[in-house]
This record gives sequence, C-alpha cells and structure tokens, in this order.
Amino acid sequence: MPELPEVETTLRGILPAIEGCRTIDFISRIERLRWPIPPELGEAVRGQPVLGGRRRGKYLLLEYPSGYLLLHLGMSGSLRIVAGTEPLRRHDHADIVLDNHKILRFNDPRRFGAILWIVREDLNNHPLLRLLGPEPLADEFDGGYLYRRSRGRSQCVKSFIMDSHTVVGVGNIYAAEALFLSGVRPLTAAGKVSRGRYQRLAVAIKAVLAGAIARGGTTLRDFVGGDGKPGYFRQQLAVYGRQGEACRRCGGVLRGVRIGGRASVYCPRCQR
DNA sequence: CAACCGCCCTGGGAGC
DNA sequence: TGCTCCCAGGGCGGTT
Repeated sequence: MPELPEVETTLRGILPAIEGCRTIDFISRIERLRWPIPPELGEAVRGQPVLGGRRRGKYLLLEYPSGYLLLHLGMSGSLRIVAGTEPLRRHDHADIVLDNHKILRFNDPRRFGAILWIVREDLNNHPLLRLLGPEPLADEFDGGYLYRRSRGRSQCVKSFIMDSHTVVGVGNIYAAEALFLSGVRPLTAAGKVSRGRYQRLAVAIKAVLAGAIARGGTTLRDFVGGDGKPGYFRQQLAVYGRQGEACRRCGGVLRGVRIGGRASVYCPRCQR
C-alpha cells in the first residue's frame, strides 16, 4: 500500500506533468470512493490552471485558484500520467484531463482512497487536515516531542506512532521496522517509554522514511510481474511479515502479535 | 478526553 | 480445478 514515501514519490513524479497546465475536464466513473466524490468538483476545476501540488501526510493537494483538489491513495490507489488516448484499465475511477494532451489518472481497486474538494478558505481548518500531527521529516518531530506527547498515555507505543495525530505517515510496515531499529517493544505503553528511547525511535522513523524516499519510494517495494502489483522486498525487512523466522540481529524467533487490529512482529530479545 | 473497535473494499492466497 | 473463507490495510466515526 502507498506509505508516505510512495505518496511523496508519486507527487514528485506527477508534478512536472501537471504544474502550470490548464484542466480541461474532470471525469469520474464512480460515485464514491471512501466518501462521495463531490459533484461540484468538476465545475470547480474545469478551465482552471494547476498552480502547484504538495503533500500533507499521505494526502496530496493539487492547488487551484479557488481551492484544493485533495487526493488520498488509501491502500491500493495510484496516480499515473497517461496519454490522452490511453485505454482505460480496470479500477481507473477518475481522470483529470489536462491541456497538454495528458491525463492524471486515478486507479484504486479497493476504493479506500479519496477525492475531495476544499475551498481555499477552508484549507487550514478542514476536518481531515486540521488535527494532523507534524511531518515525520520535519525538525519539530523529534524524540523530545514524542516524549512530551506520550506522558500519561496507556496506549501502546506502536499505536501511538501510527496515530496521525501524533505524527503523520507512519504506516504499519515502517512502524514495525522503526521500532525494531530503535530496540523498542511495540506493546509497551507509550507513557512508559523513556526520553532516550524516543530519541532513538524518532531517528529510526526519519531514517526508514527518508531512505525510502531517497530510493524513489521503492526501498521496500519490488514490482513483480507485468501487472504493476507491488510486493515488498522481504529481504530488506527486519521484522514485518517475518513472524516465526529468525531475527537478523540475534537469531531468536520473531514474535507475531495483533496490535490495534494490525499484524505486528517484533524480536522479544532485541526489543525491550 | 483517551482508548478501542467496527467498518469500508477487492484481490490473493489458503484450505477443502 | 473451483469454490469459499479469510486476511491485508488507513483512518473515520461511533461507543465505552
């Protein structure tokens, strides 16, 4: 699924093709993804230039004169720049038709993604964006921040760092890997983790995300087969998906548990 | 308020 | 081989 590095890579990939272009049309072939696609969206963007694009957490925001087209890739979404003549594939739900004879095409088999319209004045208090935590790669996100925010909380540390109110963009895979790298046990209550451990954890989160972005969002991914289906480089993962296998550091057996309904794996010896 | 859980959805894999 | 079942996941929204 697209994690923050994939979203960032997607943005960098599409931006040169869309920035400054005029939007000829917005075409939706589906009424709703996670939420209904606003009927007024087509009218809002038609004939308007794309002024820019940015990322906030896993949300992509395409800037128009009167507002922002918000895109979320959910679990299975992708955006591609295609020629205007490109035939439709299964699950191609929406097109942003540009005046350079190209189309920004949204595909999402599981429909957990989102396409919304935010009028310019609402950007800063939009319900989806207002309460988001800091960007993990920003300077304000550090061990001290995690330490202060976690005091008195009984929620386990893995759920805490995956909560977008704490910090955005830390999905299940990167959370598991960062906890392993920093030697923090995922089930420990967030409020009981020391400042020093949070310092190491924050560094680890930045490292796994920045490393993935530097490699084009594909550190953990490998495109297998001709269908573009992503798989993760299992040999690069320390713990995710490896329950029952040997810890690469100590050789002990990795333990699998469910945390907040998500599969989680850790090394009982290396993570305390 | 914090914490938790159900739900949305489809493809793929396991099991029979 | 084909069917059924279950699982994966982010994050909202409702409940405790």
